[in-house]
Amino acid sequence: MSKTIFRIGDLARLTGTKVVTIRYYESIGLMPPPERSAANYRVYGQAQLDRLRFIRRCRDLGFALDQITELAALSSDRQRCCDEVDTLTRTHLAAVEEKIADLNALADELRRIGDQCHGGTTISDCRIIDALNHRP
Amino acid sequence: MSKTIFRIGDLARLTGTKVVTIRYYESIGLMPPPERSAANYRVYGQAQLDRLRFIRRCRDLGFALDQITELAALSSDRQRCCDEVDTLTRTHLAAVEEKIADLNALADELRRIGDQCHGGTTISDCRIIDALNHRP
DNA sequence: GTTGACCCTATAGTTGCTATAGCCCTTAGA
DNA sequence: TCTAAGGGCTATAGCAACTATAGGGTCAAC
Repeated sequence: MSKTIFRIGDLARLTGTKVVTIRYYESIGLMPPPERSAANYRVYGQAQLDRLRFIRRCRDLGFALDQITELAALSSDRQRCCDEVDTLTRTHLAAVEEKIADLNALADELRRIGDQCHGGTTISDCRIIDALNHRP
Repeated sequence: MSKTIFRIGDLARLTGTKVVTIRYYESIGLMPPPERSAANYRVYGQAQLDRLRFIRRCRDLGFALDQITELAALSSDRQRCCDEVDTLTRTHLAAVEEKIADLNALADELRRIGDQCHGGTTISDCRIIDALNHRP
């Protein structure tokens, strides 16, 4: 049985990642350096495709690259306790929830500011600029 | 009546901005280059303090620096129609709302993933890693 | 035999700062 | 009068997480 092999463009298409980004992941050690063809092209197998998918999934979930490095290390150490993964996920969730709260406050204020616009037509009586000039 | 004058450290304290950041704003043209003292120290007046406050307020509201440049230009052109400011604010609000929606979806998924953890104790049966390895 | 799609490396740019090095100026205390 | 602290100055490099560009090599089809 022959191994499926991919070139970098295949990986890019299959994962929705740009070619340059895959090379970037390699340069920072997030993707392992693949074997090379006679023409010095990168040659990947299924394992690397899986790894890239894992990375992209974590990125979609908002994990930072160094967190992903950690998650990947944890996930390949099958003896390791699940708690560490759990902690990482919870910490990240808390950060996301905080960001949502911040953005909600911000959106409220922008809506408030926007509602005041109907006062004037030129900047000299623009209430938005007023609002931007003074703390709430 | 004598003009109030500030040094860069005063502006920093009064606005909660780091000194280097103020110099950075000057370097990118967001703050105008101030006058200098005999010792080549930057010397600011009330107008520049106001300008910096405006910038920081906009930053707090999540506007990007180039949007702030635009807002500042609009706000100093008092003949200009308020509509442009209104549009900028609305566009920004829409972007913020979209980001909130994205983050909410993300938080939901992280919570879902986290809830699955109670299955195993080592990585080999960790459901979080499973969840990270497969699309929802 | 040449076109076009792909691949390679290396370097610089993006945003919004922050950090560092190495120096100068001012002021208060011993 | 000396000196040390606490400002200030410039210039350069670094951070995340890519993206863009230059300048070239490879390969299959027409």
